[in-house]
Amino acid sequence: MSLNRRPRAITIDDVAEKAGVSAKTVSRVLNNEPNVRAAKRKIVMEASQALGYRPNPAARSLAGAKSFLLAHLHDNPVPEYVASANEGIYAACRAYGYFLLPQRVELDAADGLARLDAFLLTARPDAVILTPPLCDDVRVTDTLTRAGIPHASLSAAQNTTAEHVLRHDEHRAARELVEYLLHLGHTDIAMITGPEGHKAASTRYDGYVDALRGSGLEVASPLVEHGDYTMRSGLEAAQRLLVKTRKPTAIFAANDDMAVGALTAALALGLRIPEDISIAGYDDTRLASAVWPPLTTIRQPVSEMARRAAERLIQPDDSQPREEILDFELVVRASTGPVTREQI
Amino acid sequence: MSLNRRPRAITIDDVAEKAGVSAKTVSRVLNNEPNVRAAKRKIVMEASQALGYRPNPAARSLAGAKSFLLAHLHDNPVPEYVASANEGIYAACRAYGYFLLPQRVELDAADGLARLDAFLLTARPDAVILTPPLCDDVRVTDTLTRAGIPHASLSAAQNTTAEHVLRHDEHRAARELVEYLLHLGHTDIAMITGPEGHKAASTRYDGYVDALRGSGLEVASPLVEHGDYTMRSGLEAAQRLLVKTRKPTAIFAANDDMAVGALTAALALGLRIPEDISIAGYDDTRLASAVWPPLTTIRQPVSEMARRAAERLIQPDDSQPREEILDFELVVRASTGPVTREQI
DNA sequence: CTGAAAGCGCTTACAG
DNA sequence: CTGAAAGCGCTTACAG
Repeated sequence: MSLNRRPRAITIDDVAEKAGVSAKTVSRVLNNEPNVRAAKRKIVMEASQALGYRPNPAARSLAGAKSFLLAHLHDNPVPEYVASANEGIYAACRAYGYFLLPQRVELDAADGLARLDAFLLTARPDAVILTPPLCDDVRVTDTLTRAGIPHASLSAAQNTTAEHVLRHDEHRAARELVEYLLHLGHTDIAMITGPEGHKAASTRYDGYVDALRGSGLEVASPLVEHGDYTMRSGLEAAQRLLVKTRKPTAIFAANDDMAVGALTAALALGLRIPEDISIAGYDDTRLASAVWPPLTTIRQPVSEMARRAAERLIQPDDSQPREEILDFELVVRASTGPVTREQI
Repeated sequence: MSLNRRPRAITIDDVAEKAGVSAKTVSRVLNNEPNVRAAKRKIVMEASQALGYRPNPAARSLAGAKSFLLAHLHDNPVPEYVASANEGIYAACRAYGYFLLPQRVELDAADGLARLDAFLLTARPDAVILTPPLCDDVRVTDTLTRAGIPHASLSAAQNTTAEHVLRHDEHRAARELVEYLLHLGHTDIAMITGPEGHKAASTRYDGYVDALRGSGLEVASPLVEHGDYTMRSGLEAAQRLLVKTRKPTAIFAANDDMAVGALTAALALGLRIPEDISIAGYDDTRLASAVWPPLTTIRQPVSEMARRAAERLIQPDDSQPREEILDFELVVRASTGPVTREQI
């Protein structure tokens, strides 16, 4: 506990003195409060800039009972998803002078909930953004509600206590992807589902079912295998699918990682993709375009959803509806169609 | 700017009253300061626990001139690398009551340096951890040195001002990897190098050169192509290599992403891996084991290096040498050898 | 529209 | 070994 001290920084009193006003007036100007004459506002701004003044966050927080901290609680196994969300939250935080505290919450650990409590009590974030799978967990949302901490969710958890829900239409996205496969002429389309308890995973399955039914097809249970979002589970599920008497001609995996696992399983069996079997994923992670052939998948605007969630939490606007649904994109690549040079 | 207020929390005075001592004594106990009678220490600890007391970080920071914030400045295009480093830093921060503030610094942006300054002035971290490529950039280290902020580096930047350097031996790792390829019988081993100005990238190249020379081989310039760590650059570099009259039988890429690009290029040309060409990468990211065939690569202990760096910054120990070198691991997979079921 | 005073919850510097 | 006072740099609540 012996980190260096830094020299004394410019304070609000320095600015007040230079501007010839009280500290309170400086505070008003910097916090965009009303009731300051335009002329004074200008003088204060100039004095502040000339001095290179930066308010001390600790002092602001202590006096004002706000921490200016926005926490992002996450436990997604795909680092890229977490990074995308962080990027969006950063953008909003920077604009409003907040800081982002990303925090992994491992609920599977014995002391997972205790650690969450400890984090909330020590860091004292003003608000929290929850990404899947944490937004699906009642223990997390209950904890936040009890602590009186406003929170936003980036997925459509049922009956969530989140004041804000920023999501895309996963049901329609999954349906459109499977409809695309049907359109290509596939009739035996298998699905590798995501982990139980994940709302997003089950919604993607519902989209698959509805797409088949829309084409007058029924869901064949031998064509549905369960995974847990990991590559290995996708690989093993595909191995089970590919030895069945009724082999699928296409596989839709509930995320890209499992789709890559399926791809690997197919290649290892000497199958050609997409000639022998088509494979599609969900999320458009880096993996999706890294593998050969690259994956057809769904792109969701994670960063943008996160940015809007952060903005809503920082600056609540009661006129906005609680839920906002953003556009997704069906990204067609070589794993479900003819391979051309351009698709590399 | 209207986030909810939370009810008043337990303060140091509450604990002092319950324990029948002064606030100063409570402070001493909680900060592990000397000169407190064991009996009093015990009473204070019990009162603190009974009340569920958590010191207010804003008050601690304001009074003590420490922010209890550790910043991780990063700009690595591989989210997984950043996540691994964060994980290690988290572990140390939790143990010492610090908070981690990961911050992306994009120096290519016009206002990149200005944003870095703004971040340091507003967040006021007590110390900073730098990961590649930021630790190689003198503008960053100069900024930190001028601001008097202690910092640690996770790579062997030359003449760095970092008080702590936690790294692995990249030169030896690259050399061992190439020696392994030589051992398999390869003589025409190509390399796809990393971006200029990255110390780590040039060190990996040096290891490649020394391995060849150690076997009495010279570096053939047609076998060296430049990349920038992206998959696309690896793909394009491999395309150039694979149309040459003297084709390599093995390719060593300076990171996994470029190796995956090379893999894709080879597969698109109809080559078999490893029968027609062997490919190896560096870093052992998720990509390395996700692709087919999985990549031979080098694993470096990113999370462990980050954890130690954080511990050193939080609790400096002058008896430690400035530089600490951790072990790496050569991970052999199917991309450089016979494909067996187990290697999936 | 503006300001003087009090206070947020700690640690520092000092006294004993 | 222990404590009373002052102060960190802001915002709140109040007065005018």
